[in-house]
Amino acid sequence: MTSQAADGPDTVAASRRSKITPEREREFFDAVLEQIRECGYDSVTMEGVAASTRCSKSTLYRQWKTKPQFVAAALRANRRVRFAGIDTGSLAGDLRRAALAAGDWSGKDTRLLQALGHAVTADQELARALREALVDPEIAALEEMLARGVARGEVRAGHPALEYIPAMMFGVLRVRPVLSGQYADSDYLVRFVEAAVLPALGLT
Amino acid sequence: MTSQAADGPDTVAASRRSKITPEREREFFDAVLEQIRECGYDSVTMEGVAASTRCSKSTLYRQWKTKPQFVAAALRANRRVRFAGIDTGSLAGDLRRAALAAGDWSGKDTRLLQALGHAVTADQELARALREALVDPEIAALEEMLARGVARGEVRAGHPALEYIPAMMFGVLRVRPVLSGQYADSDYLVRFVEAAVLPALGLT
DNA sequence: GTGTACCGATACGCTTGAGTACCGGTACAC
DNA sequence: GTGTACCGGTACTCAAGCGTATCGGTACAC
Repeated sequence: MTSQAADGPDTVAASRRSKITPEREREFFDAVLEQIRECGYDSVTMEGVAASTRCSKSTLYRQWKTKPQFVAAALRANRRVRFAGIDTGSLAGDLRRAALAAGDWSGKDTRLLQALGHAVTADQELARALREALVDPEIAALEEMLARGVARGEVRAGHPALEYIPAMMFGVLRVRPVLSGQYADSDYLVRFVEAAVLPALGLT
Repeated sequence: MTSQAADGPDTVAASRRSKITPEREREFFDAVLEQIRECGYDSVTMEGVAASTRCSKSTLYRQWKTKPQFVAAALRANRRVRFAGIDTGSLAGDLRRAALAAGDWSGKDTRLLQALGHAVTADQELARALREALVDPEIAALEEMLARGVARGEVRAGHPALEYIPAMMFGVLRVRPVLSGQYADSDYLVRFVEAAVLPALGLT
């Protein structure tokens, strides 16, 4: 692959030519996100990221002006929909599949959200990046599932439980570690869907 | 009130006599918790707490060896069961009342949990204090409600949704700000109980 | 080959905050 | 009254981390 491939916005500024390949950039992003998960946002240091990727602090500061901007870029680059493309034909099936998929990412995503939890209230850009990367796409995907279920007539439009489903799914995901000390795995989430989410929607 | 009233454990060490009254101590604790809610654990400074309570850093360090120990003491002193003593005679009634009560504390408690979210993984004592203050008592109270409901025959023992109720309640509480930008108030929580929790339990 | 300019390394300035030391003032004990 | 010792204030040491500056090495362009 050529060296000038795929410079999107949010990555290296297109105007100045950098020798940082997209792969190298991803190493930086992966490193900083991993350190955030492990030590928390405040405890992550640019020096630590530089050391763990065997680059120099200068290199990082050449690409991103400040630490929050760097982290925000890493978050945005990490954006991806964990349960995109799920469409089993039934709402119950979709929700089960979503639970399954969510379980795979649960630990990493939850730790990241937890670690950024408060940093986000101080920096607007960070907050936006976090929502774009880890929250909004999932919510949108979930709501699409629900909308399809309504369209198919599985749940009547305006069912009171509908508006709470995303909060339930996300909520259980996030508080499991607080309550029981372990992250929500796929098995736990699928059982949750069957024991609570589907009954709440009247889908047995 | 006499000046030597009520020195529990977890407050000023009983062995050395301090002129800090319990009321004064509570001022310190309230101040540090409030600053944590506003700025996050890492950004809270002993100097800031001292300034806001018009005492000196020395005074704080005389009573508590380090910042985490100080915060842990504040948390433990703040322990109280938000929905203790609820017993309406029916599980549905209890859950509605719990939702009502939880809504009153939602903002403060959620911000505190959020702000301490990651500090807790670094300091065991802090983690224990947080659980003792904000998590365990609530869970216990909820489980007691559920147990009473089972004993009364409103829900059959072993109902699959039972084990998820605490996670649902706490989860929705905590993620509301992330999803919608506002804290879960009593109204939101009561409607959640009626739209999702009770149906999940088969209580209409 | 020659030059440009980017990379990595190191060293530095600067700020912030934890925790300590010291010093007068004063409240309470007796 | 006298003394003890605790409070509040200030000044300090020390460590850490952000962000900057500088400098050789080197890859790539031409």
